Amino acid sequence: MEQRTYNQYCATARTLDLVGERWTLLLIRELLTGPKRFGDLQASLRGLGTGLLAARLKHLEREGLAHKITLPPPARTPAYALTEAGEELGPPILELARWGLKWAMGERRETETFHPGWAVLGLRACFDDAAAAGLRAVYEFRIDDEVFHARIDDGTIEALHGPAQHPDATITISQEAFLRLTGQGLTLTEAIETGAASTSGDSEALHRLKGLFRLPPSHPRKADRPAS
Amino acid sequence: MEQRTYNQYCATARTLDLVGERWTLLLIRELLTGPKRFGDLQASLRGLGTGLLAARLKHLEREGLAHKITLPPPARTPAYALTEAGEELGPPILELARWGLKWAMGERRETETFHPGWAVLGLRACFDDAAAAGLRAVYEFRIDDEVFHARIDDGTIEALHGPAQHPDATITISQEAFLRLTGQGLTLTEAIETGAASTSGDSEALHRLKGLFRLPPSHPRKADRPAS
DNA sequence: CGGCATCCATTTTGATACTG
DNA sequence: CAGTATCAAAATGGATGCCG
Repeated sequence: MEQRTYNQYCATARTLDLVGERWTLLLIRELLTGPKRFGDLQASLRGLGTGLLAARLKHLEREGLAHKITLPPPARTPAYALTEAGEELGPPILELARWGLKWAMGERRETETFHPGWAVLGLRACFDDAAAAGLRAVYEFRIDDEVFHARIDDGTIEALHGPAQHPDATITISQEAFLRLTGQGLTLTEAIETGAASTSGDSEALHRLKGLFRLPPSHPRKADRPAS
Repeated sequence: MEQRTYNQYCATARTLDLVGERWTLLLIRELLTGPKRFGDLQASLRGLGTGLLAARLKHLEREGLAHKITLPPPARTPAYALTEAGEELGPPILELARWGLKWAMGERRETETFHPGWAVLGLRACFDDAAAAGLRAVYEFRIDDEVFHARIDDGTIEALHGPAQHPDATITISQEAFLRLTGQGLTLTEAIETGAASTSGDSEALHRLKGLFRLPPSHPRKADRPAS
């Protein structure tokens, strides 16, 4: 069963041969915030059946982009994690996300699903290295029933699923409000003032947090605007 | 005919809804080096039939990523060009190309096609902004029967199909050798020494040219290496 | 040449039922 | 849960044929 290829000696085409099939980049997006189990992956990717998910995971394993692991005790359950090559698809994916933030976001549609992890990735996409120069802090985000943490270290950011070991500050916020932080121009300050978010921990770290992310100016395409 | 969507309120997914279908990103890659005619696009994309090409182009038009233009006299023939939104897919595509250069290139396979324009994009992917600080120069590349030009201006690069207006220097090189400049670690100096390339024009500009591009260290995935 | 329409063989996908 | 097996629906590719 030969797999389909563009048959082009071109770096972009070769990359798309590996990760350009439907669902593949979104699967990697899920794994960018940390290892995930089969069931969690499927729950995040509505419309992707178990058969195709299994096939995609097998493909990623075969190509050395992900591997199957066993979660540490007491879980001991199987999960999937990215390899180094897989992790390095982060920059291209974030670049696609930046484009989307600028040209394709707008309002959430009725039929669209949403998971806090996506907005966490949105934070990474909006992260302003320059503004984080000299800062070293760990933040924990509690969004409805999911927990993430972001480790900022002098211009770099790492954002993963799960609690932080020693957070400098903790932000508790509703999923609803959190998606507006990246999707629309809502600021953390405003979210706190309206009671949608609450914070605790080092107030200096919290103050710095507010300036770390810069949304690209949203610029809907002609096709997105309602016909006149 | 409802178009398929991931139905996720996520910048990456929204982007892939627009450009994630088969051929679409490669089509945009072709247009990144300048407007192209229907026939030229099809010639570059072996395996893409006229029907699907027409459908993809229509989709890009509808979504405001490309538009149909009429080439200036004396050509007067129709062609397709990117809109601003389409142009801005350059960074994500170059990021995918950088990943591919590092993790997926290796030797050219027998069945793979190749076009100089792809390697020109490879140059953009390898461009080192810092090394180009303070440089302002226009280079013309003549690769077999195709001509490109690159305009460098203080850390920025623009690489387009077609001759330059007032090139500071001209590089004539075989397609064969040119693809090794980005695909393998061949340096321009070596290419000249072996007679695969010749240059003319401002020698200072030519000297600066040699330091402008940095290949990522090639790092084949486990799956790429032959089984032991 | 540019571009759409049609027909058809193959793949890919989506959805669901089923097994350890 | 994790993952296979199965089947129907959709997307692709390739070959033409047509029309300005």
